[in-house]
Amino acid sequence: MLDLRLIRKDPDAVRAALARRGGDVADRVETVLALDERRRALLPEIEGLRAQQNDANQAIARAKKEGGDADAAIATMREVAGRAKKLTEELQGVEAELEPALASLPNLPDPTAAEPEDVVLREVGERFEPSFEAKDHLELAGERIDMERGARLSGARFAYLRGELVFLEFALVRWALEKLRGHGFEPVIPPVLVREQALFGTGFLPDTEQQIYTLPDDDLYLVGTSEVALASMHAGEILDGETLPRRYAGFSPCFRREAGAAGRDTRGIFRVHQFDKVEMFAFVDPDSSQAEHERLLSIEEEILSELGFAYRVVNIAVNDLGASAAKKYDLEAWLPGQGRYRELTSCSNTTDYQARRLEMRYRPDGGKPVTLHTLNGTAVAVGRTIVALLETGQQEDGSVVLPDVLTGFGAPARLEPAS
RNA sequence: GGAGGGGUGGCAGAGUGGUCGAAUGCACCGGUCUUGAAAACCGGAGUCCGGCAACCCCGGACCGCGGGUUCGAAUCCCGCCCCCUCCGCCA
Repeated sequence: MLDLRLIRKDPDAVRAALARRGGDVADRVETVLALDERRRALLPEIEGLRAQQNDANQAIARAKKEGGDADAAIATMREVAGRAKKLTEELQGVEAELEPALASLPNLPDPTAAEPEDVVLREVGERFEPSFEAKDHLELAGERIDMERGARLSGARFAYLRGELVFLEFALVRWALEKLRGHGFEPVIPPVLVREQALFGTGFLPDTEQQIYTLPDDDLYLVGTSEVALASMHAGEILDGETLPRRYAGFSPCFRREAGAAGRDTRGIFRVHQFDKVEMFAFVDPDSSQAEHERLLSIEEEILSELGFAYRVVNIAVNDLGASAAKKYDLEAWLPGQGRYRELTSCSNTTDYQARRLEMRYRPDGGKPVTLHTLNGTAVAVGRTIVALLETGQQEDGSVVLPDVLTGFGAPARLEPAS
């Protein structure tokens, strides 16, 4: 949600910023402004009538108490109340249009967000380009990633993860959580079934409804990322400024319908309907969010580096940003099996967009409440990380060498060739 | 799934149609007293919207949320959400 005050105060700047996202987004600012103007014309009028009502009400109460005649005051009250009601109904009509119009505006992009196309900021590490012909993750995993039976059970894009790969997943998750704890993140296992409000608040609704699984009988939704649940942890709260920044590391399954992705990444578990993820989430004061964004990025780089991946950092173009993001970095790891860089993690600065929708503020020392900023980033998207680990660690005989950092957390040091 | 109880300010807890944004206690902040502290006493303190140059001030709204009844709703009625107790079921 954008700040209505800002739109009112500097509509040109808001229009210009939104225009960077393309489409007709900037035009919708006009609608908001017009409705806001009508609302602001009605408000003082209604409030004046209310004040009259309050006066009359006291007069009635006094008259009744003293045994006097209240009929005249009641007649006035009745008349004023009638006018107030009419105007109030008009106001409600205006607000019923204003609120969705305002909510439909996406966040203002950060001035440094890339335009008009993605910008590769840097490439790090040496790509693994084997002398032999590289296999992809499915060839390397064999039945340990069981797509066929997954499909039989649940349909396309579902898989059984089997045997050693289960221990690999748990090692990845545990390793990531320990690392994040060291960086000040509190581990959290959140609910993955949420109410509409949480999806609206995080900006996924109304924006990406076609990607979201719904449970209509219960009015619940399956989250596509624990970002939704983590952001909502402090919905409606005023946090003590002393407690910022607050950082959480969520571990949860994620569910995505992948509508519109038909035919893309159909092989293996690179793109599936269900996967597990360790997600970082931060609540910070507005002056700190840019630095926090870089901090999340550096943690993600640390993770990819320690897992032995070559990767590149991409500043995502404004027209590819989700509704809530002001700026987003993707980290793309080199996949030898695909011969290209693919997105493994990302991090976004959502500034005050989600915080305003979820009514989350903090109180600076002794001051008035201030809307805070939120950020999110992937620590480990387990499925894709396993894909990258398999393809990067592959040997000529089809076995896979896994990074040392994980063996201490229960991962096998080496995977046998698929039979 | 069945039956019942309840949601009031940071917390506890009054208030069941009228001058209630709301008693009282605790916690908190400031002051008096004190060498200092405690105690005692005095005072202050919520959030949001609008007006205004303004954190002064003025008006309005907020007693879980949304409707309704009424001249008037924290108080009555309806729907929803949440919490608790008992029974059943259950990883």
